[in-house]
Amino acid sequence: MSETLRVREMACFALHSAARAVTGYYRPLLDRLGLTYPQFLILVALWEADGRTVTALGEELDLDSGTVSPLLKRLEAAGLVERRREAADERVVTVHLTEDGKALEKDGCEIPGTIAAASDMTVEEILALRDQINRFTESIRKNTN
Amino acid sequence: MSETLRVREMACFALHSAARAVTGYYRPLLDRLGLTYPQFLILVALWEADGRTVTALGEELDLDSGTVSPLLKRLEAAGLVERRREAADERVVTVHLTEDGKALEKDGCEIPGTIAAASDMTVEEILALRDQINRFTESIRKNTN
DNA sequence: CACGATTAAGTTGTGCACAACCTATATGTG
DNA sequence: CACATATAGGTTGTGCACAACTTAATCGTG
Repeated sequence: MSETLRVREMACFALHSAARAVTGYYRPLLDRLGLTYPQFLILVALWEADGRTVTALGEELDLDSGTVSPLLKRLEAAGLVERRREAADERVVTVHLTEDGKALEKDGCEIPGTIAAASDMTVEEILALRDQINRFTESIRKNTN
Repeated sequence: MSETLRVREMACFALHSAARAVTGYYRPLLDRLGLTYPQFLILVALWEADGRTVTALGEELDLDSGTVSPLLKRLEAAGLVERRREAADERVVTVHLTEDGKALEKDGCEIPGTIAAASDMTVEEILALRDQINRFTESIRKNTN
């Protein structure tokens, strides 16, 4: 570290900037599917396991209900998911893919794999970087008040 | 890669999640200074070189005028910076720290250094991770339409 | 069974990111 | 010099992130 703080030398800025670069890379690809990046993540979670509760989706994506609820509202308005309040526990809402929502999987699941090529890194390097970032994140969350 | 796409296996999600974890870590520290994380980044850039133009700040932080302008407006309202339209070229606005803005450097510049400790990593490991992320970002930006 | 505590989801308000657009000033070419 | 073009900064509108709060349903303990 230097005595003067420089934006470009800050690890936190590198992360911040990288995350925005990735959503920028995804944007034109997802535009074709009519999706934003967070909406895409919700669909990925549902393609893996349909019928999750709102809370479960929030846990999977590290998001609270204040973010997930409006996201789901927009996905429902787009006809990609359906929300059902459960009879067994009326507090719970489960989220289900519509046929249109299911149909997007074929094109959608191709997109993340293109990141490796676009980053001029091998798949192995990307996965190693991912694991390192995940270890970092876990520690940071543990040490956040 | 697996046949089923999983949120937790996606490198892009790892980045997305890490960036939010970092701003979450910063939040309580910056709250004491009355700053948000993007506002803090603007101040860091100005502590390094005061009197930058709006465009120069945007380039430093990879942000366009639609993001920087309102950010500066809030910082000005908080009394931390001042905007001056230049006589030499009236299109240009330079941004200058007020005394209050300068006074925040002492406390502010301590914060980023605490990330290493909070991440249970050495400074060297953090810097290596930062460099790897920056290489990744550069490639991604180069290969974004 | 009653009632306070907890839980699930949603709402409201603020700030950031970004596309699209606008205005004013400056520049360059004929 | 005139006029098309480029540039700097700002505005508007949409969506996400998140804190704080609300509402409704459920749970747990006496």
